[in-house]
Amino acid sequence: MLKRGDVARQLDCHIETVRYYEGIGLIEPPQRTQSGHRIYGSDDVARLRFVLRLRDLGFPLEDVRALLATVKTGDYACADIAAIAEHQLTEIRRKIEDLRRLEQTLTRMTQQCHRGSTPDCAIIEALS
Amino acid sequence: MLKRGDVARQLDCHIETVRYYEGIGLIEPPQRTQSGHRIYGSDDVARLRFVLRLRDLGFPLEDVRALLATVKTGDYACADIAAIAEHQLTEIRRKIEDLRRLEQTLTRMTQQCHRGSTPDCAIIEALS
DNA sequence: CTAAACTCTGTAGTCACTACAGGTGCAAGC
DNA sequence: GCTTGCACCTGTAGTGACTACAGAGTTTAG
Repeated sequence: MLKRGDVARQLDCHIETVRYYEGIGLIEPPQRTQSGHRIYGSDDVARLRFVLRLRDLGFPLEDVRALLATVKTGDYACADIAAIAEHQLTEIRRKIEDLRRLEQTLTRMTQQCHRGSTPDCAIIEALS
Repeated sequence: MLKRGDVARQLDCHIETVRYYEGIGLIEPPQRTQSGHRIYGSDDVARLRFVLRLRDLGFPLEDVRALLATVKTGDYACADIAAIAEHQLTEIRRKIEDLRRLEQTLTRMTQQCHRGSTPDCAIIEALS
């Protein structure tokens, strides 16, 4: 049986994140010792790992919550899950595109800079 | 002379953003009419445009604040500005890399999904 | 003149945490 | 048994960059 710090170490997440996810109902309140310390079983750890993986894939926690609810009922179609994942994929691709455009703009700007020691700067020019 | 809404329309930003930037000291408090309505001159608009451009390039507002302060003194080297811009460029490239990895992972996962109508889902498998 | 559109202020909410204060519990070394 | 120091408890406030709202006053078009 693990305490909060143990779980956080095992799953490599911040200890406060565990409490936070309990607070917003993403994971179930675990059992407690008589003195009130939380103790986590392997089911608790598995569910938290599931949440953290989705988080690391960039899913908003609301989507994670919805996915958890869907999976819990057992009454879902594989195609529904795929649709959610593909929506997330679209989002990620959009963000990559946005960032690539920024990269190009900034690259162009810094290339025009002669890096002198005077305040005569092509970057500032471009922004003004 | 423009009012807050005019400025927001002209620069295509949210009207509340203008007040917010004044509140956190990114732009100077503009003049006011007798009744207290803000009126913006072309200098005010130019400065706000400068801020918005940097924001749109992904710079944190604290960096924008620092850049504004530096430029204002006039006592800066072009090379310093280039260094800040290149740091931002590094950040953007790092984010692109992160997102690309996510994209690959998610793509792999969705490709393994046969999109059936049963709850037997490769995506959920992969996450559990 | 009136009604709609605009502006003013301050404050609360967003997301996903993170940090802190002030207290209790626990485990190990002496 | 005692003490030291860490881990844990709670609730709350802060982060960044806004956004939304309430309730008041102002300006402008018809």
